[in-house]
Amino acid sequence: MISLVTDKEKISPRVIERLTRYLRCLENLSPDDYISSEEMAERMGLTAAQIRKDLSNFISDFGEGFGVRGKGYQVRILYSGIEKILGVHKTNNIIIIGAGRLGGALLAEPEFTKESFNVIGVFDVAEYKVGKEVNGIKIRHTSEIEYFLNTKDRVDIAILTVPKGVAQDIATTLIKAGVKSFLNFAPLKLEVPEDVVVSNIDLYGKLQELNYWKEKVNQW
Amino acid sequence: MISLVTDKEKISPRVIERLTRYLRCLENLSPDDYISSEEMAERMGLTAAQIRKDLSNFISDFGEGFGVRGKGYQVRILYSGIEKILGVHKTNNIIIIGAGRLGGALLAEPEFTKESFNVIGVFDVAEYKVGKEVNGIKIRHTSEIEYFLNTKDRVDIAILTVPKGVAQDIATTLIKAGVKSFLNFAPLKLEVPEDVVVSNIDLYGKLQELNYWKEKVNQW
DNA sequence: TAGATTGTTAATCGATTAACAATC
DNA sequence: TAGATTGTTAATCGATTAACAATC
Repeated sequence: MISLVTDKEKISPRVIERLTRYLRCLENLSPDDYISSEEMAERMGLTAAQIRKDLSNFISDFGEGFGVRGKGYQVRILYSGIEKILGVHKTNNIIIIGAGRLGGALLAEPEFTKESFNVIGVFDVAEYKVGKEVNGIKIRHTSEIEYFLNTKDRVDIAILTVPKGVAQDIATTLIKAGVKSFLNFAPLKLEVPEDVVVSNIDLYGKLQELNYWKEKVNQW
Repeated sequence: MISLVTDKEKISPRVIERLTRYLRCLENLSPDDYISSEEMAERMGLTAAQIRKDLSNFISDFGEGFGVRGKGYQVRILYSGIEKILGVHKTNNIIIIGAGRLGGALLAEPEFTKESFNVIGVFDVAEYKVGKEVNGIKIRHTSEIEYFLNTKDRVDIAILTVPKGVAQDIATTLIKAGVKSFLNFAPLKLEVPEDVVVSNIDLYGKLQELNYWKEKVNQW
């Protein structure tokens, strides 16, 4: 199979973030249609040059660029190409630690039920939750995590929606059991070995940022 | 009162995002202690130069920079200074639209109960939820939003945790009623007038990004 | 073929880092 | 005073934009 990256150049996080936004832009369009970088730029509030530059970092399964000169990008090809780059064309197994808080909400999100991400386990410390089901998945006690990881399918991503105070301990346990990537909602920097990836979402922080911008709009 | 911004220079979103992280770093430290940019950088995985540069964009209430040459930054002064820059030293009123999904979870988050953000209303379309309480706040029907906005306190931020399909309509209604800023969890670009600020959180997108990085780690 | 739009190179812009004089 | 660390300027690095030759 042809590699999706043209060369050994590192792709910047900015580019990857925009790829996910390109998917959002494309998902409502007819797969057979062509869309120009100009049209996409218009819809997304970006420049056409940036979109073309971003996409030029990769090559399609068919060997060359995603676009067709004079026509634009075919929605189907671009969409599935980006899915492949992101690795979301295949199923990725997820566990959620912390069923009470955000965890439960995430499980209920239709987006999270999409084919590419498959929640295979939910854990919590609260005894009264253990045994109950959320969206068809039984909540297990946190102490079972290690056993679970050793006996079940590969876990690709662990989502941490636990209180700040226990996040580091739980992460450490999971890493010992072989988990290599985390989506962390606890507002602290997890200390992890360098072969482990952590992506942080600080909801309260986002709210604080927005609070700054709302005061500044139209001030300049 | 002395302005917190030294001049008319625009502050970049990157800087503001880091300010919220500086708060996380500081909140566990003794207010009377001093911390150097070097120490902060170490804890956060940044460079000391960047922290000093970021902070040099602003001046404290006492007229000059936040730091003391030879000593560092006093935790108390820096923390409350950043709070003031972000406008989170005062109470900001929030409404949440969409009680079922993320909305309920956010309400339950202890972080969101902090003094600076005060949830004054929760709305949903589902009749069976209307009238119930989440965290002491009565859920109202979406159709009451306009009336609510006209009769209640000023609403500083609206959090949208509604399905993609209705997000734009609801946002438009809210804007007509005077809401000027949104934290939007629906995965689409809201069309808003230029005096309205929108901050987007795409949780599924974040998961997709992480999925890319987990495959790439240690590859270079 | 003529028109349109990509892929790519070069120019610009902005953000990070390094270095150091100012000063506590 | 000597040591430490800020605040700031200049140098570097990286990301965005502009421009255009390639080509469908």
